Amino acid sequence: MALMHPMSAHPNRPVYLKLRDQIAAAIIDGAYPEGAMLPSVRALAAEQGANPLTVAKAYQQFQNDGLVEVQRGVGMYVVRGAAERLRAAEREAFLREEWPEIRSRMARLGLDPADLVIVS
Amino acid sequence: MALMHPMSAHPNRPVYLKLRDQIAAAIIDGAYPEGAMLPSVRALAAEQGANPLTVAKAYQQFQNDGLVEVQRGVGMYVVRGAAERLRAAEREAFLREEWPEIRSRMARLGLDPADLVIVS
DNA sequence: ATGGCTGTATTATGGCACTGATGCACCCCA
DNA sequence: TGGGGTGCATCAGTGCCATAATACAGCCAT
Repeated sequence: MALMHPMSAHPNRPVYLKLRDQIAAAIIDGAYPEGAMLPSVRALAAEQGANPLTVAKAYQQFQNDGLVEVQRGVGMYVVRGAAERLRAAEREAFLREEWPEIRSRMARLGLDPADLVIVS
Repeated sequence: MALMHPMSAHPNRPVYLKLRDQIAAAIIDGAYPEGAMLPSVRALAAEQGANPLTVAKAYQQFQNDGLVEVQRGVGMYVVRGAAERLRAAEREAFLREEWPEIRSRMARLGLDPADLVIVS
């Protein structure tokens, strides 16, 4: 018998959100260092096999939040302090909106976060 | 500055998935005991302010997985052993598909699961 | 100044998931 | 044998997502 229906995972996550997550992770991890230029919309689109506008949509929110500075005709640059600000914001959002559910769900499933720290 | 863009949470989670989660939780917790009849599609729809078909879609997978027995014209009943089987399946799926991502994301955000057990 | 790179705006289109309204098939009980 | 309760199938509507084809605006090195 199958029973393969993850309780909360959303199977078809939009591409532009996946890209945004990936970019955010790269900024936090320093793969895109502060002051560095992000891959161009067209370049990242080609690399990821996506549409340039989809990539642009992923970049959009970073500009809105002032984490990325746009120099029209040149490129987009990671602002100073972007990594730390981004990490702080993501952490706060995670603790407020996601962790409570995860915590209660694990409790229901008989799992203890402390026991799983070592695993993988 | 706003910066409110949860990294992986899906904002608009479909109603039928929310309902399924809720029903699964109720079965695991014993709110719908084994052998008991589930609320009818129309009843639950009215109670939750949803469409009967949406509720039916939420019930669907439980039938496919053999956790619920349908007596046409009568109602749907929770199968014996459904709670434990459901919990085991959910736990396995969680550990395999969700926990790794959550774990690595928390690491990136500088969070330690062990420290958050007490919180909330 | 010209070619080539940046990001951006516009418009259109196809696909797909979600939701909704209606009607039908089935079963039980009075 | 009705009436009211089940689940379920069909059709249609809606909105988001992703793609595409262009065109435009700005910058820079040659």
